[in-house]
Amino acid sequence: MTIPNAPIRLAVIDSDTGFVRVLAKRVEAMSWQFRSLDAPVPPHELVAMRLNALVVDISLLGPRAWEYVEAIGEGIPGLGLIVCTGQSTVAQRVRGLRLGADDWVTKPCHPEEVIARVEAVVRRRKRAEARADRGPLVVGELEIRTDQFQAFVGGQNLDLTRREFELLQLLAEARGQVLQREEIYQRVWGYAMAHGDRSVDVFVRKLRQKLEGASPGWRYIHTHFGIGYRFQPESDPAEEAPEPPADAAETSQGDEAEPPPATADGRPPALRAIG
Amino acid sequence: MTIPNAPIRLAVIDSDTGFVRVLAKRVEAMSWQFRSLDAPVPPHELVAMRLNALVVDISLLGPRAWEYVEAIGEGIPGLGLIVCTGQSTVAQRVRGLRLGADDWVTKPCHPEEVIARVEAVVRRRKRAEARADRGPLVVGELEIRTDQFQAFVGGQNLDLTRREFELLQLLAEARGQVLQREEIYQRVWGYAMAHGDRSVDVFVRKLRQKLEGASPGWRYIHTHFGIGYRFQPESDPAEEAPEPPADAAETSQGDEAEPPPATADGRPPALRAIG
DNA sequence: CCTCCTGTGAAGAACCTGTGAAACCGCCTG
DNA sequence: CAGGCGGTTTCACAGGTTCTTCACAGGAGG
Repeated sequence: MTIPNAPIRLAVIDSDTGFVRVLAKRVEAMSWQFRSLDAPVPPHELVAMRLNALVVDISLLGPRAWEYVEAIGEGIPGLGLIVCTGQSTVAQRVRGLRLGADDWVTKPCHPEEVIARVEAVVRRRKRAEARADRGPLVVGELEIRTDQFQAFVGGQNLDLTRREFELLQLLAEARGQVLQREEIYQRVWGYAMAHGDRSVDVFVRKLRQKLEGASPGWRYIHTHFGIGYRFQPESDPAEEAPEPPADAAETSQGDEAEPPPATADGRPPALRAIG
Repeated sequence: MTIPNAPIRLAVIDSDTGFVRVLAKRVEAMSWQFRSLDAPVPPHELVAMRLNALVVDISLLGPRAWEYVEAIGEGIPGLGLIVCTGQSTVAQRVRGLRLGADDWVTKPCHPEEVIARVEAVVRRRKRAEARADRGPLVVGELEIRTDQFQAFVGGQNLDLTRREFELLQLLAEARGQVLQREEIYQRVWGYAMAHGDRSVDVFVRKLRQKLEGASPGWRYIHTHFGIGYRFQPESDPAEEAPEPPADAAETSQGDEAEPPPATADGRPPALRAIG
């Protein structure tokens, strides 16, 4: 039950270069997207940056600070605003928070805490838009749609069951890497595979059947004797050499992909399994 | 999924009676609903209170404080959690925020600031839920009016109860996407679904019943075995082919919305994460 | 040629969803 | 305070689907 976290897009408006630098370093280590801005960037430009959060030292904003905070709060509801500034009175903090700031941190402060607060601010929002927006995965003639828990070929539904879909998704996301049975089982079923369990094989067969039925002339799942399986779409020249694979659409990985064998367990990107 | 301008429901867990009293007074003056609790109220009871936010002094929670914070963060995503406690280290604050706290205030603190922070937390959360609210949604023969908390067919009220309406709205807004039971439950009921809970199914049946009654010949909610449900109006040719769906009103998505194939979908940027 | 591993098909077990109805609950009324 | 009400939850069962397990056949490796 882990939530793969997409990178947060964060910007900072602060003249304290030391602070900004440290923050930037930590933040980039977490592979967030980071940007340091000079003074009051007008709201409409902030919108264009598609930020998740903005950390700002309002002492730089001069007299129009409140106006700015309010503009952001009302105009960019998707942006979390964390004010990080020196000494302030309770009244100022209350005002800032009422006007739209999501948090207010007093300097000096530890960058790690600022980051944690940014995360907290962004968290709930994220959860709300956590919809399965990830673009569909297109490989060969196949289109895997996570938002539908289904795969299609030329618009035709493959009617995969839940397990079948999860297996296909796992294999496809491994992008040509060989996956061991144990690992496959562990990640799709969620627990360790019992010795001698043939479930994975059985499901591979079912998948192959449905894939063959909808996309004849292509082979997607390859067996690696004694190891496990590898997913890689290959159009079979013998069958029919139809579509000049001119697609190469977004996620297409056409024929050859990686240097074949690959060490069994260079683990691919994390995956989920619904339990 | 919450009533627009409903008063905030706040609870406090703190042994500092003076602080609690002052807070209570201020809060009630704003006509929020307030409640003071004794020590670690188990999460499931908090759920029953339908709170918007909880202020807690974790020094009262003893050694299981972190566990408690985490349980609330994961189990009751609709509840804003503000930790308000005495001296603490950066590490503690970071940990608390990472585990799910939405804010962390250090005592001594001014009640007014605590209130402002509660507001900020609740605001952020409501905003996340309240997206694309307004604007009636017209799909198939159905018209969903968020401003009325009701759905209509040809002007005839479906008489949906609150839960029924929320469920329908959630499904309809997902626009053809398959939603998992757990996610549906989480977003309509506001907290994690217990294993084996059939509430979602029961409400789907009620909805189907009312929809069928008012708009026979159409099917709106589709079941995805082992996953959940998908909303997509489909007129059943066999039944009756009545009104030429001349509607096409603002948000209409007619029959097929974005059947399988389709080139991805022009969705906003957004990052993803799964439930 | 022998052994271990994978592909198949089928049957029964396990799991899901649709339903109808009863148990609950908070609230209003008599 | 009992009783009625509308709405929400919980139950239990029927009917389908999907998953697991098995036994056997065909290959791959050595």
